[in-house]
Amino acid sequence: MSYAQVIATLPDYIGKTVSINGWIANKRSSGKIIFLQIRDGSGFIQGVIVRDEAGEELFQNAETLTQESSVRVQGIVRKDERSKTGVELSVTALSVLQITHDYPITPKEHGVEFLMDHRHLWIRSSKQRAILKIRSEIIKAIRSFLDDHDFTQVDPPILTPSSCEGTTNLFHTKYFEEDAYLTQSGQLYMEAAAMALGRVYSFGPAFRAERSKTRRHLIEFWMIEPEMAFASHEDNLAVQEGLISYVVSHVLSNCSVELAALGRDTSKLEKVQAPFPRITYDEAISFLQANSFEINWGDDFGAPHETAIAKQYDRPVFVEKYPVGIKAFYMKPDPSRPEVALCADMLAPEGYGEIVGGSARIDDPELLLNRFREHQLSEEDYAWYLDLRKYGTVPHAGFGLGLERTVAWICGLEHVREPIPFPRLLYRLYP
RNA sequence: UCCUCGAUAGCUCAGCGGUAGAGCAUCCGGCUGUUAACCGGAGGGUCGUAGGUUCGAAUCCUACUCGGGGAGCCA
Repeated sequence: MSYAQVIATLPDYIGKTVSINGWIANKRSSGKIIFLQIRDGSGFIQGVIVRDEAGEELFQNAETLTQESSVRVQGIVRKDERSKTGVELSVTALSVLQITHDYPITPKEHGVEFLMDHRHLWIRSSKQRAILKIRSEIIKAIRSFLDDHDFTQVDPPILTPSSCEGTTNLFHTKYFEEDAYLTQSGQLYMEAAAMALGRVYSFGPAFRAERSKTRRHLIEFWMIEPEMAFASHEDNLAVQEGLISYVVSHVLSNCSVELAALGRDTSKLEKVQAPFPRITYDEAISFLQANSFEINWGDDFGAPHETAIAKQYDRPVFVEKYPVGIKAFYMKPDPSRPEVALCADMLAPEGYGEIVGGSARIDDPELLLNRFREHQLSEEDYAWYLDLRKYGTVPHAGFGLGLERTVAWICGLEHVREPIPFPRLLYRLYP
């Protein structure tokens, strides 16, 4: 021994003396024995101090420890069947960095408002740690899947001159003398990038200045937006189901400790394998009408509609070919049926709603120009976008994957405020 | 923006017209295997704010503030 170990690796050190750095998550003691729950970010271990074995000085020292006190601990790793990780630490030396007083988050229940006010401390708790760990693994899986499928990462701008889709409210700011807005989507820029690099993806934040107050909405969230030149609607769906099933299997094989900490039913995740079922918008409308929803062809789906559809399946489902009237201006109409678009939303199971939205993009210059005029978009502001159809236009398609909704679904969380470290919510900018 | 629910000890809540309560946390004491440890004791409150009704309001009424859930928007 001599250098500090990480708690997660301690099962490899049975019988050895190790030293660890960490915080006291909890302490239980009787007159002759003290149990310390020690965490270091990599995991948890129980430190045991028996008065007769450890000596009076160490015992008294350990007795002063409080929740979230910071410590360096030396001890012998022992196998113990009563431990969840199979090992315990018989503490032989203790060095206190700080005794913490009045840590606000106690090992009891707390309300949402209190926890959100203390988000900077809440992320230390085992469930929040597990969520952030899984978020990181999901990001890693997304990158490795896309990188292995010939995609190149391209970063679109965050400060933009105007709206990309024109439907949602944007955060306004000044760019010296000009007006500027925080991006709500990098998609149009990714279309330009796809014409330069073939297959591209962006990974960055998106901002929506909507007064949304639901468990599925964040003001600031992270999105992955792949875009592919020479790709069809079918190609687009194949990449999406390949990506999502890869991500889920990566989490299942790399995050078993975290999924267990969250109490996630992994049998539901194991069913998430491509191909995913596909239904058309028309079929979805018929299904909803047959189940006594009051909805007509041409209406968009609300959250209850999406949930009813998704509940029919044990894996994500694609709903494709929506009426062009309820979708974005750039979506390509189905040549055999121009009233519907070559688009699809992927609805996650268990009522988590839309996690992916994508489409084939209009590649015909005349048609795109017509759409600009119908939607009263500025041809001047978007001259660069129209240029993409002037200089070597090709069929292309892409999609946007909402990171927090995906993490919420895989972790089985109630709310998207938990899969992001410091959520920006309506009326909440602190901490 | 609209609908709906809520605000009482540091935290989670009970009390719903008649002297402000419990559990946890904190402090003191006890306990050799605890797992949200347990047992005994102590301190801790202008009942969100402002008005009103009443002999009397945490409790009933009105407005406001702050927060939860949902709708719309979407990832």
